[in-house]
Amino acid sequence: MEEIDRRIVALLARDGRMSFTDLARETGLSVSAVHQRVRRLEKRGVVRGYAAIVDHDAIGLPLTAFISIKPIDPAAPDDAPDRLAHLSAIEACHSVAGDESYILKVRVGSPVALEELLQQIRAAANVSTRTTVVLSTPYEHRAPDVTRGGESAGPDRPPAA
Amino acid sequence: MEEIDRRIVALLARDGRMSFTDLARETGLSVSAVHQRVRRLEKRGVVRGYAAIVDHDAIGLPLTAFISIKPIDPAAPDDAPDRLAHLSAIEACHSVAGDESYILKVRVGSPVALEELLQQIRAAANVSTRTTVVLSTPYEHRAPDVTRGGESAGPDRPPAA
DNA sequence: GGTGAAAAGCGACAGAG
DNA sequence: CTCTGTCGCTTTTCACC
Repeated sequence: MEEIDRRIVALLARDGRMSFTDLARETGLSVSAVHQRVRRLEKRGVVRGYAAIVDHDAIGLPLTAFISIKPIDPAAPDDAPDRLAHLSAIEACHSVAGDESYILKVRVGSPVALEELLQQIRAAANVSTRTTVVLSTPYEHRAPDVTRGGESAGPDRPPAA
Repeated sequence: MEEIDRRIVALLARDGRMSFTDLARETGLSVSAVHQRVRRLEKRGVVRGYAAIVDHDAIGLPLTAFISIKPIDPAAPDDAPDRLAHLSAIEACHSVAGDESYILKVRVGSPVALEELLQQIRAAANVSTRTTVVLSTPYEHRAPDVTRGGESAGPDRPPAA
């Protein structure tokens, strides 16, 4: 992936609805050339999709928290992500190095909802939890700086969707 | 905000490029009614923007980490988010309850780049750091479940952009 | 709030250099 | 890989309910 593709990715990361016409203007390419490149980036999985960034306060999920989990039985098979996937309050699940095994990012409507969620997580995955409540979010969802030579992923990755 | 708006937000959270025509079909409204509602949601800040979801491996940022920071001098004014905002490797900054004051989510290209970033963070904000490296990410960026009565934010919030 | 139709702009595709 | 051109669809605005 080279310069122009990185530029396209950077622009779409900042504005996922930017038109092909505008992308063409910004990159100095023709509309069809840009169209071709975007479709190729989508097919390779470099662009995995597009999402609206939503104000969680406005949709009734004002409470964000990070929940670190640790298996109660370290010998049991570790399928916590699968066991937790049905809980829609969990926005992300990261396997991490360190004392705990996963960090979950969750969004709920109230402290009581958080309490219920913690019970569900402990029951579903047989884990202990450690919760860090988010008080405010100075910034989030900042677009990455795509100004580097990142050919680490190889020429053809399988599609993500 | 009621039923149809929530449906629109849910659809756009899952596919930020969905056309107004498709949104109209899914909601049973006319194209112009949907258009009107989406613009209103954007203006109210319920929809804060649109972003392409990018594969960080493919753009040369395969290493994700969470960095918890704590001020060295607890008496100093706490403007860490401002002091760190110029570091583009920082994707998010959350103020949190607990032993540390902020959790940062960062994306870098290599362990060495993480080391350099940690030095920059410590120098820029006069903080100590505790880093949790992400090994893998079973899932991330899951769209929220908008199936609730979330009028908590009030009728007219100021625009975010 | 909602609709439906017209005008302007954009996306998708083909063919050529 | 890029350009031009065409066609059809989408977006946007308008008058009206």
